[in-house]
Amino acid sequence: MSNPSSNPSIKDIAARANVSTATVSYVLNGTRNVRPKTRERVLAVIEELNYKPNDIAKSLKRRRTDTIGVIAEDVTVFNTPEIIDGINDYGDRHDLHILLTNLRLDKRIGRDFEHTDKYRKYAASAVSELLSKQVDGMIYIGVHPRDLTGLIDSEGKPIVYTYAYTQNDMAIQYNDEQASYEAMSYLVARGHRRIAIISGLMDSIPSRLRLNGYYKAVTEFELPFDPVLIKMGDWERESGYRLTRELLSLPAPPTAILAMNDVMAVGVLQAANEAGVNIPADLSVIGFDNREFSDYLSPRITTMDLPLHEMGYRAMETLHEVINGKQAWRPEMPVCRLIERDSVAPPKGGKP
Amino acid sequence: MSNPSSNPSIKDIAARANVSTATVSYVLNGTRNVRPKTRERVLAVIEELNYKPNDIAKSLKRRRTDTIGVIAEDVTVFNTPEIIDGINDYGDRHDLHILLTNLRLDKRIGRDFEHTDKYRKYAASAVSELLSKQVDGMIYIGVHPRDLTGLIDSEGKPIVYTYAYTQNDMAIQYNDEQASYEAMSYLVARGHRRIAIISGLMDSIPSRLRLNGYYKAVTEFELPFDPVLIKMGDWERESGYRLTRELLSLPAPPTAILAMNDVMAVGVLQAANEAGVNIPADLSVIGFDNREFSDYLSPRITTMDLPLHEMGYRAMETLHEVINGKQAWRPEMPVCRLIERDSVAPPKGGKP
DNA sequence: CTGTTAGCGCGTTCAC
DNA sequence: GTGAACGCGCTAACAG
Repeated sequence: MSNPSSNPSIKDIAARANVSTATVSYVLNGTRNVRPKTRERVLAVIEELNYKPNDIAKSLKRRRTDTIGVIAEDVTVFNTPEIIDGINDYGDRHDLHILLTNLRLDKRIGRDFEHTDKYRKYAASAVSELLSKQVDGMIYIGVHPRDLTGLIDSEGKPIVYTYAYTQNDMAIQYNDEQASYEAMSYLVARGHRRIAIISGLMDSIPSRLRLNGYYKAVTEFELPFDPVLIKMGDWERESGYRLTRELLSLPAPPTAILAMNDVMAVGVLQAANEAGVNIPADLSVIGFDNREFSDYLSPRITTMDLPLHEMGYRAMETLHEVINGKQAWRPEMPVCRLIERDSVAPPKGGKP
Repeated sequence: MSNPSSNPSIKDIAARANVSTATVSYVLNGTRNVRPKTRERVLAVIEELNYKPNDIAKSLKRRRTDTIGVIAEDVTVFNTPEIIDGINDYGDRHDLHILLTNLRLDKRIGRDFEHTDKYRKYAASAVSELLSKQVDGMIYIGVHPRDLTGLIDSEGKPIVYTYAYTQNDMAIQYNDEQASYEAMSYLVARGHRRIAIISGLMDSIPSRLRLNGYYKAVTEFELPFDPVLIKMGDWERESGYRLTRELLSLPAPPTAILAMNDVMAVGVLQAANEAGVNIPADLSVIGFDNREFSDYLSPRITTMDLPLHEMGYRAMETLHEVINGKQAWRPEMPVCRLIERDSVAPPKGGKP
């Protein structure tokens, strides 16, 4: 016995079962036929000693760790846990493990994405550590969809981005344009034609894509196009509040507002409330993100659910296939789906 | 050169710098003095070849991975990301890595904690995998504080629980009793004496401890003790709603309500709103958890913030010290702190 | 077909 | 400053 005090090794098993370590290995992995009797004996000893193979040694030899490095820009941001959950879902089914790196971006440098220098340093050291740990690949989870081209060098290891992208790497992104188009269709189907939109910051990709979906709906459904119905917010509640006040004071206010996130939708509710405008009777509201609290407000907000779990799952799946040499990169994007709640009703005087 | 196509190994560095691999290792780790000139040469080659040590090989020899296995019962539950963030915070400062396991309990078996059989299987396989990966220790993050004694066998590896505990292992728990006592003190200081409490499920530890804090405050501040002011909820909004209606219809309704979580506080607001009771003018409310949405409601809810980040940090710190042989187990519990917002005011006719 | 021997993967560290 | 054994499991080559 090599060392009775520490965990038993394959040698201990071999000795106790009167076989070579090779035989034990073959039994363990089914890599070759072993006579049933021998196999039984080996398995009995493994059981008896509660032997667990050392994955570190195994990985060293196999040059593969079955471990994926996940770089999260910030795990405390709402999108990240669900994405990680999706990654775990796939990982569980395929015996893949997760080495988690949390850049803690929100706490360390906030949302000022221009701090490229500092950011690059954090990211580089995260990648470097994961590479040292010999991960088989990496998944990068952003806090906000944006172009990260040139910021990260994965040094040849496969990497998949989600909730962020680069011009050269694989990325799993949901379909923003479809989402806002679908929200618009939903409102139009209920008789709305004068629909306002409160966007996020305009340097953000989702803002632009969702605006595209809005325009597309305006065109296809031949809605009256009025620039005053398009408001630029900043994702924060206060902007939803302020812009809704502006919209409500218009000579011809909208009958519905599409807010690009649930946080701004809170501001919409507040402004409407203060103005004595009833939601949904006088004004319909749709949010985005399906944040937990959107179900706790009065009225409960109808909102677009982001396919976060699916994004994580697909990112992991894509990475896994690339690692295994199947270049199964598919272009279809996960889609958002509308969660119908109580903040939308037909407009007054509209069709039923 | 052993293999020009794959990553350079210590051998490649040694060969190119005309030294032995031992010397390279000494340079890398500062384990021994190396003549400056030699050291320079080695460092230059390392730079030139962009050499990164293989942590897998290193771990195999050192019998230590500097990796901690984190077992989260469910990463999508609100407490978990912040706890993980705290773990990362400490880990970053001490070069510790995180191998994340997500039991996905909520999605797989829900909140029925009695499914012990299934649960035990998931937990055991998680531990087993982490052990195979040779983690130096483990942190267990529960979804709800409860006694897990006997459910998990860490097979001798150090393990620290947080947001859960066992009778034999180290656990980092926040101080529930102090928290509700402090919330009560805050209300009393503002003149409230008739204070109701809406608890969570009574088979839950936090419910009982917080009730203790309530009783302690009632006794110490000599508040009128009236059992009808003590309501048993179930953590869900509907129970907050229903029980508040009951409280408001009392002959002598309370002037303040302490809800054991923010979700039930939403129900309190709703019931008060329907009854035409103004918060905080007619009724004060304090919640628990400092959920993000508590700041989005009208009025913004005053609530107890849970020291989640600190719990993660302390769990990691404790584990690290145990691994290093410093049995630095401290009994002090992280404390909650009150977030003052707009849902508390002096009672009508109370002192200013 | 079954079993064994021995070298390897890569970095660490003791003895010289 | 170096040689070589070592940590542990895998697997090619070989023997029966």
